[in-house]
Amino acid sequence: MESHDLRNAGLKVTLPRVKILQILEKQLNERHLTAEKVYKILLSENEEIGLATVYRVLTQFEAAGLVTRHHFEGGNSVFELATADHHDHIMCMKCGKVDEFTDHVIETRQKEIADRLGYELTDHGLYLYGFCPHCRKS
Amino acid sequence: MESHDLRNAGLKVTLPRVKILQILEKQLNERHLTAEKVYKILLSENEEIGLATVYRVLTQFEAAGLVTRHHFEGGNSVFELATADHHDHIMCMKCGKVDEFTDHVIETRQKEIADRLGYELTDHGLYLYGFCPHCRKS
DNA sequence: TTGTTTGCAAACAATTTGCACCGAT
DNA sequence: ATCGGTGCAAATTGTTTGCAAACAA
Repeated sequence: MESHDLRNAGLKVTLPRVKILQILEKQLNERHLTAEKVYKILLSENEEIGLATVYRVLTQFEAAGLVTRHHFEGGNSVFELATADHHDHIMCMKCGKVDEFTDHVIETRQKEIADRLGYELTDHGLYLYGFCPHCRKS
Repeated sequence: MESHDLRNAGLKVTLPRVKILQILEKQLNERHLTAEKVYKILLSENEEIGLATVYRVLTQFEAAGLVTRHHFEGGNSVFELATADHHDHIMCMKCGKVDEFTDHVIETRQKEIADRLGYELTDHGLYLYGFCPHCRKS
């Protein structure tokens, strides 16, 4: 039951929030969705939820730590269900596919660079762009 | 003379283009400017150049490889004069200061990750966010 | 009931574009 | 003279907000 997660996050349990959370959980692969896409899925399920609400709910989810927002190059914001582990992203320039990965060497290195430059690191984003296995061939 | 660079890039030599290129070259430190900022500098130099033109020219410069466009988290696009070497960025969340760095370990590692996932890497962006030496104290 | 949340339409900010005029070659 | 370049204002796009109605607790 996602009502639990919502209440846990200090959010009142409402239909839009439950529905949107379900949609995010339903995406086994393709975990990265734009607000627009979430909205379209809602429409396709005959839900009467406005796009503005989708944005509001996703923003609240982000504040609550339930989802993470990303700004991929050139595009709009995409949202993904938050996970315990930190990970970075690699995206296909042709089909938009997104894969995730974690690399401890890079993580450590980032910290060292920040230290060397005297920065107190709070966040970081690493995005690789290219052509995925499938799109390379064609 | 930047007229040379322009002609070289296949761009006709016009006042707005020369002026904007000069402004970019003038920024010794603070090499990263938004279109808006370039526009304001132009105004402060009493140039009659529209904001739309600034965007158009910067986009052309990008296409010509003269400048690089970045999308920092949350903010607008920033442009910097292209350099021979590749580098990444670390930005202060408080004052907006941007520092550049290069790290070969990370570069190599990125390539390896892409290979492992079967991607043909075309581009990448690494952005670190934190508090700069100056802003940490206050 | 009572403070939240939603839907809709209007507001916004950043960026792009249409078009008549201007300017470089 | 020609054709691309520019200014301005209007259009687009992605996202946010104001407000009255609907809703969860």
